[in-house]
Amino acid sequence: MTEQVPNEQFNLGLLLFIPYRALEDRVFAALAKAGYDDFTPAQARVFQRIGPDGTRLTELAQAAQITKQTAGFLVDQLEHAGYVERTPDPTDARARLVRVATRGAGTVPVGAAAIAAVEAEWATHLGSKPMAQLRQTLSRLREIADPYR
Amino acid sequence: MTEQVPNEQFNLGLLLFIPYRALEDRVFAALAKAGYDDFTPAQARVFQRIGPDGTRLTELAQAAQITKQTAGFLVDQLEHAGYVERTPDPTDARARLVRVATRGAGTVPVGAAAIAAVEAEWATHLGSKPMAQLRQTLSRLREIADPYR
DNA sequence: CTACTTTAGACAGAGCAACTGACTAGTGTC
DNA sequence: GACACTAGTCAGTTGCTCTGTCTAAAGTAG
Repeated sequence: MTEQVPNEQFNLGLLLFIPYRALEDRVFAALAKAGYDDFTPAQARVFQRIGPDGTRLTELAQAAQITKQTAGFLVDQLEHAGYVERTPDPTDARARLVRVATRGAGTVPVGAAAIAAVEAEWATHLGSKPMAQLRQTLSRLREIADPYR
Repeated sequence: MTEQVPNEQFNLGLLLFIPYRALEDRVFAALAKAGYDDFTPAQARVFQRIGPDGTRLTELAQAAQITKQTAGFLVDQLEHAGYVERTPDPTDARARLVRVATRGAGTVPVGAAAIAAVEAEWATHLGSKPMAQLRQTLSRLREIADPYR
């Protein structure tokens, strides 16, 4: 399996996906090691989108690009495991705000540390300037590529 | 939902995932429009990894980071839909090579065109130099982040 | 060349994650 | 007050992925 083409061998999609997957795996492993092993990647992708003041189910679904039903299913599981809680939305009696609960809050520093460790490794490999450019470029890309925003 | 922090609001994982997802969606839509609407994202992720001379199931599974069983299941479906075919591996009677079949080959230019269109949009938004840097940086990142390689 | 170990892949069974469609209840508008 | 819209749930289905088990071929050691 020798490389015939230098950079173009992999399309951009794969090039974006590979480090994403690597990062996710690392964060997952770190959380599992810290005792947070009772949730799944799908649940984590929803959890990540919860804002500091709580977020409605419908908003979570839009942000994660899944249906309300799926989001509800995943939040049910997160709630059952103690990572999140549902509180009434004072501004709308139909809605409820999904908030990070005590157990969920415990995951945040662990996840952040794992991300920081991976980013540090990447910065070592790439150089700190290309690493900063990568982040900045991806942030700009989000402006046009994020259907939610 | 105002931005409080300029770039750091989203972690790198999300920043990688958002454009990946956007690109995948666009390619999917283009393929569906061209009549290739009878396959799923999971199948496409396996299909993408098939090399020009065919690839063994076990290799596909490793590359896509799924189990052999899952890869076999997805290849079954791709084979049934006419996108790939299985041929004996001349070097190992146990193994078979998964190859792109006629119908599968038809998807390649359509997918490539969709990717090129998205990349052109992104280059317009980012500037062509940052776009080239993005590709180069991601390629270098693959060197350490791709567990398969 | 025979016995053991490893590898390629298939089969069976189960759980999770996503979807569509139909529904209830609260909100907003005319 | 009637009607349209929105937040979320319930029911049912499909698809993806896993673990565990199995067969057959290949490689290795005696």
